[in-house]
Amino acid sequence: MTRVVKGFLIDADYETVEGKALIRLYLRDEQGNSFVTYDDSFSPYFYALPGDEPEKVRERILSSDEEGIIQNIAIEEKRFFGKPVTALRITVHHPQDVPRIRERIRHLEGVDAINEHDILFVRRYLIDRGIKPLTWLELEVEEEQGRLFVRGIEHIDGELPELKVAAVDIEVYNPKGAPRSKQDPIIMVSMVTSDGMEKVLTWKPVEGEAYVETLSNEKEMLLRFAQLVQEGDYDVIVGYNTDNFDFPYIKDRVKKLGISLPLGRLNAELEVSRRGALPEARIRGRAHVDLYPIVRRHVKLNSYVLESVVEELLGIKKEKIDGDKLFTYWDKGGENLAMLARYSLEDARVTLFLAEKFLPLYYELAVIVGQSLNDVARMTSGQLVEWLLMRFATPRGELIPNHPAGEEYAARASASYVGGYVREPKRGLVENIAVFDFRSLYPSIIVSHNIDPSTLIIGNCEENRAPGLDYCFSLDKEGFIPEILKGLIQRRAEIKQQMKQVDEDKRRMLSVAEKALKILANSFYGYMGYPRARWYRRECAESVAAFARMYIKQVMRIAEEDFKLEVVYGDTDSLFVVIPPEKRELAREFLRKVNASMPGMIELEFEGFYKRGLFVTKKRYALLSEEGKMVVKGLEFVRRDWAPIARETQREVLRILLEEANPEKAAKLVRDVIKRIRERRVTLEDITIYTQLTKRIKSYKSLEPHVVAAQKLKERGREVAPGMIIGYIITRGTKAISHRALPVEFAKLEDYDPDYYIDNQILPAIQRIFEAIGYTRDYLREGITQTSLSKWF
DNA sequence: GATAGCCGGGG
DNA sequence: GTGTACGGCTATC
Repeated sequence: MTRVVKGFLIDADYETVEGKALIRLYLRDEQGNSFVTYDDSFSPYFYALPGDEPEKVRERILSSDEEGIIQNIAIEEKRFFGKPVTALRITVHHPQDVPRIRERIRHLEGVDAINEHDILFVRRYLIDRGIKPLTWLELEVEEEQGRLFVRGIEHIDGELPELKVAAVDIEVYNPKGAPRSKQDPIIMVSMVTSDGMEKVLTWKPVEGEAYVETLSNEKEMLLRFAQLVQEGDYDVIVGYNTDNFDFPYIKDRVKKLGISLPLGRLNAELEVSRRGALPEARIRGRAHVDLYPIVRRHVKLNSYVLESVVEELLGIKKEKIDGDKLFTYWDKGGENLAMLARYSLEDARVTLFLAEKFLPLYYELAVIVGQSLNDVARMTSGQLVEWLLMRFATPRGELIPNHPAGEEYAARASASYVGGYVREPKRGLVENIAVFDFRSLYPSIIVSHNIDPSTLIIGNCEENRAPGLDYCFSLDKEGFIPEILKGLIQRRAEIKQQMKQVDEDKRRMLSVAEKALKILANSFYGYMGYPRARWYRRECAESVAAFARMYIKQVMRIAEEDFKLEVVYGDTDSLFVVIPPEKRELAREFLRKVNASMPGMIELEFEGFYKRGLFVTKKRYALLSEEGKMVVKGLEFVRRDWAPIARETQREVLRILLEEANPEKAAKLVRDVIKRIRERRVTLEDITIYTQLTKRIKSYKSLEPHVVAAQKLKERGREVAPGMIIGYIITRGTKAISHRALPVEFAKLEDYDPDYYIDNQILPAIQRIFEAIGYTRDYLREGITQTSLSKWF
């Protein structure tokens, strides 16, 4: 007896039953209850390419299978990079059978290659069944032994339900600096959830904090945590650096305590596995999303510590408890412990805010790419493109190419080609700048010129040829990649149209979908040039860049020759021209003329007018918008191992130049700073450089300044451990700079070396800027020599 | 200027 | 688990 149920797909995995893989789909129904269905109808398979004797090779493979691993071998007509091939589809009983037999088959006589032998079983299932996570499914199910077995499955339309999200953060006892999971217990677990729960679990009494629940010990605290996760039945668990820290640490403690911690649906244990150099935590049936790599992927910041991230992205100022001192809050107890609890709760709170900001984008990506939220949250843009391509390949009969291995990869990685065209900027200050850029230039080129591995013709060609290269792209048949990319671009355009006609709420949702499509579309060019890509083709990426150079140069020529506009800069898909306020209508005319000459979907757009710009070198410039906002590219000293005084001086110099166009005033500012440094009229904080000690002092090969400073801390009896941020100044002396680093704790104002701060901090930070406006380093320095001091002060 | 090696977040 | 990151920066030649 079958019946039909509706479910919203959250996650999928498989279990092994009697040697066979059984797919489990974790769903949520319309009432918000989670349930699981099982699918035993899908078997693992991969392909062997048999050259011209498929029948013979098929028999050879079957007779080599003494253990009876192979279920059957079917002969299929497929396409490989658009060309017809005969392939043997080898079906086995269990996913792990594939690695057991593939090497033997690969090396059998008559087998040219094996393909699709490394595609994870659940991902393959989602692709082959044409179903997508975070969408509604209609499932025909049959109940057997209390389990719902899937007999039919179909995608249906429906709104995204409110997913239940829990943000998690732990605090750890760390008397030796870096916590050691074998000795140091977890002292707090904080949870803040989308359904309004705010809780800090701990095992010491905390006064006056109602959200704190005190358990009898670490073990009881962890078990209570699992209980809360099960009761709330969260779809998504988020954290900050939880893949790398919180969950591996919890796992270690769970092992040490000899308990089991059922965090997943179906009471699955927390699992931690390795993913390259990094660990990855899996909570089955839910999505575990670590926001740290996601923030890194989407926002360029100088630091990704949670405090600076939430300040930058959410405008929330939040105190940081010094990691080294954390354990003392626990030891002291009382108000200190209450403070720690508040801090821990706040961490979980802001993590949930970050999730609210980023999860909608990843919900969209999961649906478009068609893989689970858990997996998509860990994919780079290249992987997103690849899984999207794989989903399209299968129903089109396209064989999925292999990842490169060994020499093939090395050859790809070392191959380079010419990228975007960057016009040498007109150095110095420039007034009245209009900026134009091409809308999605690279994706447009791929579609307009049908750039695809299957359409590529090398040498002896004329039609649709990449400028300056021996590569053409056949226009007879649309390529696989342009076809998919065109679909993305068209859907994005449709969504942008829809956005004009809907209310604010709907518009916000659509704008996230639009952004997801943009991210994917813009990743195709990089994908084709990415050495690990299955559909890698250097010639394609190279050709896209060549077409782009042609178009941007063409536009610059139109600006200069037809409109007599001065082009002061341009990079890849943008150009900066001088248009005085009284001639602004030229911008529109220029756009019209340019776009009339552009083929296909390639289109130049107006980006904005700027009052003033300062151009230093290629990719290093600053603009002042009409609203008075400073836009700085490539000049910012974003690293924390610059003294604050150097960063502040640079910023102030840029401000004076852009807002007041007064180089002399800026130069005077620099000389003032230099003078203050010489006369020691600065604070220690102004000149302190901070660098993190990331490992034990002994494991450093080269003695960097912060390592030397850490050594000195240790010599004077201070506790030094990996993870500490070392603050130091550079003192006078003749030894190498590194050896003159002194921990700021021991430093007095008379210790620092003015010449170091002037020559290695202040001047490098501003030198290039001044050179661009014709000032030499010496000119700036002159003011500080004895003879010329009187000249300036 | 190339290239090998290190590093991030978390406590 | 049909698996093994990555991109940016620094030191050093």
